[in-house]
Amino acid sequence: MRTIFHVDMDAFFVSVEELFRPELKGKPVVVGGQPDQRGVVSAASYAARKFGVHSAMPLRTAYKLCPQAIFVEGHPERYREYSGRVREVLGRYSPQVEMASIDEAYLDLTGSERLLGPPLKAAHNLHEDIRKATNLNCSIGVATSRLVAKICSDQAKPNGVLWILPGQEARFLAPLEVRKIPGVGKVTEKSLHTYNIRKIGDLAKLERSFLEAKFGKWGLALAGKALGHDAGGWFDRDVSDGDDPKSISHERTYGEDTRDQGLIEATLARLSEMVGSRLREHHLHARTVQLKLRYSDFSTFTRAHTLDEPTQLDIVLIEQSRKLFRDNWTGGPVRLLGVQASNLQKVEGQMSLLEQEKQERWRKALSAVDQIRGKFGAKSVGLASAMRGGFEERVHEAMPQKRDPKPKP
DNA sequence: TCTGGGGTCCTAGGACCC
DNA sequence: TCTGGGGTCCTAGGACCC
Repeated sequence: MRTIFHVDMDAFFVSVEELFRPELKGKPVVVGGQPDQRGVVSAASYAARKFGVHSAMPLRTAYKLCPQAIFVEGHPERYREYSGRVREVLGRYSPQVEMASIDEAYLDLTGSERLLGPPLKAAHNLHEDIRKATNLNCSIGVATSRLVAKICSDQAKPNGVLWILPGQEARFLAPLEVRKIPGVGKVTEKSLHTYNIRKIGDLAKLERSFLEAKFGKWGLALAGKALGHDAGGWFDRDVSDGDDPKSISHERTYGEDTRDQGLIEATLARLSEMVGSRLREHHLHARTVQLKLRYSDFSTFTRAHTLDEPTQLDIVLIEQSRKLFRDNWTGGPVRLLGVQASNLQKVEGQMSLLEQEKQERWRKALSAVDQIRGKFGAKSVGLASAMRGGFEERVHEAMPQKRDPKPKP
């Protein structure tokens, strides 16, 4: 029998903001940006939630519901730092800690009673230690599966601890809405409702064969989940230290849609560089490069290409994403661009000679671009990045000054 | 309600190979 | 030259999570 903890920070982003600006405490606060920006709510304080504001809601909508709310951009570095402090405390309780996101984690405390005491005692101590280390509140769920521990911490919010005794899982889950099951979103909920399945208990009563017939593999997983089992998918794994990522991506939504190809290709170059830099950070090479394109009507397309040789070079990512763009762009106004690297492999040993040479050529090209940027000033950034396209040809066109004997003042 | 950015997992079809 | 079945890889899209 396993003992799993799920630790979930309460209103994490908002609470960190309050640490730095105590005057925000108790007020309606929305993290995510200004209300006139394109974007959605990342986090809302409990005071803001009373007005119906919740995460993933467009900022403009949040403003309509609660114009007096204080809108803040947020500080990702601070969130990462506090997440790290929490991680450190968790490590004192178990060697098996898995950060599921920046503000939640699973711990496996199976067999640690002699060391840490009974589960509820350990949970309260952990809760207190996190508060001491961060001045932040969290909620903790304790159960025999990840799934139940997760639902538990949600039920315990805010600032609570909840332990479901072994054997009581199904009884605890039965009265809850099916939507409480992680993985059941709007679409699955709606389709369950058409069969009049509303509570997790309704789900638990059904024949597995019925669910399999209606929902396939997912139906079988649901049948298990209704009883509190980590049946299938992401939950059905041991609690382990973070594996290597399966994909790395960056995307950007423009403040205003654009058809300016120079701007678009400059954006692709920047996104590709960000992806490349994270690949190198993780010592990973990618074989597949994917472009994501969203038009003003929100229609969204992805186009991928798999390389013969895995890469972590910016130039390769840039060339591939640009080719995918040129081959597929309708010419319509673009709202969002994204570059994703997947099919990732751990780098073994040194870069090949060929790759080192390519990297070096690229470094030189970039420093040339930086010089041009210097000459043309800040406004040339887009132009310079766009030139990374057919770089060599266009550098000639763009560099008549090189023949100018007198340097600019 | 005019809809971010970073991820994971699953499905389904086609190419290709044996 | 009227044709099966399975395995694997690749691509595109979608549901979902924080």
